[in-house]
Amino acid sequence: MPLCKATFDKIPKEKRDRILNVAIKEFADNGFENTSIQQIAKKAGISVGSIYKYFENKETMFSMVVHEGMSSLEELLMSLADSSEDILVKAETIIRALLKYSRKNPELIKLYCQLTTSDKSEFLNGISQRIEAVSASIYTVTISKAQETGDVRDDINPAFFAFLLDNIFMMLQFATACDYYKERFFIYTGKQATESDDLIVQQTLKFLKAAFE
Amino acid sequence: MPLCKATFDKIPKEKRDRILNVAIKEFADNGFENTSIQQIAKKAGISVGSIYKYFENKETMFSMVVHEGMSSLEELLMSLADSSEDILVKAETIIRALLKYSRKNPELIKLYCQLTTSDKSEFLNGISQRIEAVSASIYTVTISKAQETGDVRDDINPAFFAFLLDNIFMMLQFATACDYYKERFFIYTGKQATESDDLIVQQTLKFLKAAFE
Amino acid sequence: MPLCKATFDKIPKEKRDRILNVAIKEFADNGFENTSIQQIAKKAGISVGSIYKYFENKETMFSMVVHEGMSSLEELLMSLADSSEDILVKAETIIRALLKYSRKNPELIKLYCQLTTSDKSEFLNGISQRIEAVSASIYTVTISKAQETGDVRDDINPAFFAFLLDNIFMMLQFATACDYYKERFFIYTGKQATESDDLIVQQTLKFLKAAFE
Amino acid sequence: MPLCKATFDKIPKEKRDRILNVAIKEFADNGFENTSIQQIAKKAGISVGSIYKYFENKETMFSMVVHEGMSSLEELLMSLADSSEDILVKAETIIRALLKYSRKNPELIKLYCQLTTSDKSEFLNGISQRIEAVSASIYTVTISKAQETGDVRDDINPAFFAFLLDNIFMMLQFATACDYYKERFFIYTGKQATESDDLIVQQTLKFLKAAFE
DNA sequence: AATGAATGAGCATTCATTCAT
DNA sequence: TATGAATGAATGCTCATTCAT
Repeated sequence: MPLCKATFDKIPKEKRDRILNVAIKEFADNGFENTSIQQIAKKAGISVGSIYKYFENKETMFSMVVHEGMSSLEELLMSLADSSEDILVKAETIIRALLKYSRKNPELIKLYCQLTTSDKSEFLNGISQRIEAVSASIYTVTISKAQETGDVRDDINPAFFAFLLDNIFMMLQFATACDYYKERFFIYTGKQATESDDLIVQQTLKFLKAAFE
Repeated sequence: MPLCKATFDKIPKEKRDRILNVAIKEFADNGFENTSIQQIAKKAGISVGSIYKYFENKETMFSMVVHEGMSSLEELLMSLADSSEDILVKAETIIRALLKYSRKNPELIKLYCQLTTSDKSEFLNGISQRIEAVSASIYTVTISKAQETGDVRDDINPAFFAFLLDNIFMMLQFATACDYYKERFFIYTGKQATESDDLIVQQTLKFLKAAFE
Repeated sequence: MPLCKATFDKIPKEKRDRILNVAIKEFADNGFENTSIQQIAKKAGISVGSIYKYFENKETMFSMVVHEGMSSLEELLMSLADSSEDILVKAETIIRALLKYSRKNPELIKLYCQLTTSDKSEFLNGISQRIEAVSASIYTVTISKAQETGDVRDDINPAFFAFLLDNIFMMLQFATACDYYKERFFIYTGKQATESDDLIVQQTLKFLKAAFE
Repeated sequence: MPLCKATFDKIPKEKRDRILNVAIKEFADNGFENTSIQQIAKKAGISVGSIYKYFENKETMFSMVVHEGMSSLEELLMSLADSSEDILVKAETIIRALLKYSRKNPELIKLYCQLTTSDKSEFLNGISQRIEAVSASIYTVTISKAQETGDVRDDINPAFFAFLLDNIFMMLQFATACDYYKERFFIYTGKQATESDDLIVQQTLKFLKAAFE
């Protein structure tokens, strides 16, 4: 069960990207229900019929779009996983990378956020399950290793700490890209913090450093 | 601009609660778009016409419902704010209370979660701002005070730490009530943790204790 | 599984009939697929939404319409069944009645004809099965009785002769109401016959008289 | 106005037949409206574009298909017309031939049946007129001749009797090939009759013999 | 000549909202 | 005040037809 029809893989990359980007933006901004196929078609400069030549239906188009968006996020995480530095250095690298990514691709983060309230069937065919599994594994393994080398204390549950860690990372991303979370961030910290990645990184690391060591 | 018409305040409390509870459940389970006024009317045993006698439109009804739900959460937070104990004891109290609340009122937590992707800005900048403001204030003040008494170290930004703290609290609640977050929690920690409040409390406190002291 | 919702039974008879008549005409003239709900709504002077308040969907609306039409035909047949006259007198009565009915309600006959090529599920929920069963029973019983009284010869299969008889009746009705069959009738007999019920009755009876006696 | 473009006459017979057979089957099984050009193209292993190179549009394609199907039926009738035997012997020959044909080519009979409810008048007044004219002429002439030789009684209208005769023939064919008429036949006579050509022939002849002589 | 991607009008159906009773 | 029938714009999706390659 592919997420798009063969036709979609054959069209010029430029057009393909245009369609996906329009769809990402629409779904991210309005959610699944408030996004209309006709709007996507119009904004992408193609016909409604074409969309149905490319995708089985609205739902699989959404899946495809989510898949694309999440793949990019997944890649980023994978690329960060390998570095074998100190856990806090690694944390800083990750935070900076995630924030940079959020600022650059707010639509993808919004889309991710939309996912959290979507009740599309079967956890979106496992797409979102996978990205969560990837981060879960990366963070848990990193913490476990750090426990072995003595960099992280022994009396904690690596999986649970990984979970808390990811929650913080996720929230920071939402806080820079999604309206509700942005507003909320602002209420807590005022304008300055919300715009200064340095402040965010510095304070978050302080929080984590203590928690881990 | 009131969230319900005068008529709604006049009807018997029993009926009022019935309507609000049905609406909360529907909006929480299906989201704003997938909830229909006719369904709410039918399940609440009243007519569609009545709903429009009570509320201006679907959007303000949603606002009202969110307002009601959030008020209950707000009250809980306020009640926890006063206790003047040690900050970590307080944290434990709060976590236990929030988890208990989530388990008991998953609908309200789901509703809260729905809010985060809703773009009904009229009240986004109203109701939800207030609840965030309340927790922001409580946590920030608590941390500031603890800094004064020396219970929390001096080199941190109270507002930002309050933000991180609340993120963790919010996520724990989502993780016990909302499908996506539940699944995600499970991926990280497996079945055992998701069902044991004690484990959650204990590990989370370890995380916080180190971070604060 | 009723063919219309309760709402439809509550509206004024005048309106009810108007809607059904428009629907009968549309379905009869254009067939199921070429009839659009929006057209029916417009021609009946009601809104599309109302149609869906009255009927579950297009298919059940069609069933209802067929049911209504066939009931009227069924009643006619039942009313003709009782008379205990000579079989040929009875045949004449029936032919005259059916022709009169066809001339007066060509839409219903057209609708019946549409049925014969419709592949709507389960033989249209048995609706059409019933009308066929009614005529089958009436004709077969009549022939059997006539065999007992010696009015019809003994060496024939009553059910099969009833079948041939009904075929002829049905064709005569189609030939007066449905375009294709009208044209065909004309090709065979020219203008005169197609318009003269007397000629049709007289010649058909000659045909039957010989066949039966 | 030819029913297909010149191109269609130039392609290899094998391909031509494949296309026509697929189209006949699709139109016969699903009716005009429920048959899609894309389906025909796919099942025939050609492109949609080709179909439009061969036929002006869906309607003329249908016409062509009907024409092909009816021609085959027409040929059969013509071949039966010449034999100069006794009228009842001829009738038996015809019935047996028509039944055999129906059992062998149910698609063509279904298609013929579809024609009766189609309102594509352009060709209704063309193709189908011709086949009806052919049988009308054959049957009428046969009866007239039989009247001259004294084989059929004098006091009947040959054209009208030919019409009744053809109705019976047509119905027998429909009763062996088309769902609605099959079901109806079964209701009248039960399983045995519907499957036994001998019984059908024998009883029908009894019916006709008396009517004619 | 053959292809099949592209088009867009058209259809069944839903649902927030109104209003006569 | 309460009702629920009526409305009609909007949506997802289909499919005959066209046309660039």
